[in-house]
Amino acid sequence: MVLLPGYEPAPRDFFARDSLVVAPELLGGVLVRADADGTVAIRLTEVEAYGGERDPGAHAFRGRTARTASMFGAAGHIYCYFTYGMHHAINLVTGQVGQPYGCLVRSGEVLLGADLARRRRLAKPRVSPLPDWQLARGPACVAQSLAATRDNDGDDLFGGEWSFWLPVGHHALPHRTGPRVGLSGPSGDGAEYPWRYWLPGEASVSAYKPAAGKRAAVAP
DNA sequence: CCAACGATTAACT
DNA sequence: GTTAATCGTTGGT
Repeated sequence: MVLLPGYEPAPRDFFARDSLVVAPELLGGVLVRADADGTVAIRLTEVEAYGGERDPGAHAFRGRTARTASMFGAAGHIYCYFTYGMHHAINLVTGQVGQPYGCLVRSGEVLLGADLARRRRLAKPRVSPLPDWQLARGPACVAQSLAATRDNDGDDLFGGEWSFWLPVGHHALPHRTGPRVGLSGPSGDGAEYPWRYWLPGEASVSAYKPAAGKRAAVAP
């Protein structure tokens, strides 16, 4: 069976490197979940790199906690977290064991399972039918399309419901970089680093919003 | 124990 | 451009 013609499974070693190196190479790769409900495949168009203890913007910056434990484990696993009281987001864990590196999957193009992804997105009330290019536009939308929750934290990309594919002979595609989205706080929070990577011209790439919060904090 | 807030989204003025 | 929704995690008392 040729699930994805022209693609081959990424080796685990692909992930066992610095997140800054892996992130741009993830673009164009395909994240797949095949469970009892069906198969959804998403071609990544936008990711962000997080660098653990050296990175003030990373969840793992202040060391290991129960929430972030999976980021400290082996590469090629999933770190899935819950935030804003309602949303989940998926990271692909990179680096060596003990290095809490990861790449946040921000957006992608649904290659397989658009109907299933749409049903999952429609689980939340909404009006008009969702266009394909909006199914996985934004980290929480990616997680919804894949039905990922905290139950999937620590899941392996090899040998389970999940898999990750790269184009045969893959090399990093032409891409752009810029500040990561949603990091807020005084300077020193990591927002100044251009660690967001995306494929230009892709409809699924989320619109850039300058880091929320911090309106002019004028001194009294 | 408890208060503050977040790697967001959708809806609204 | 602004804001409600909604709750687990974190860090301080």
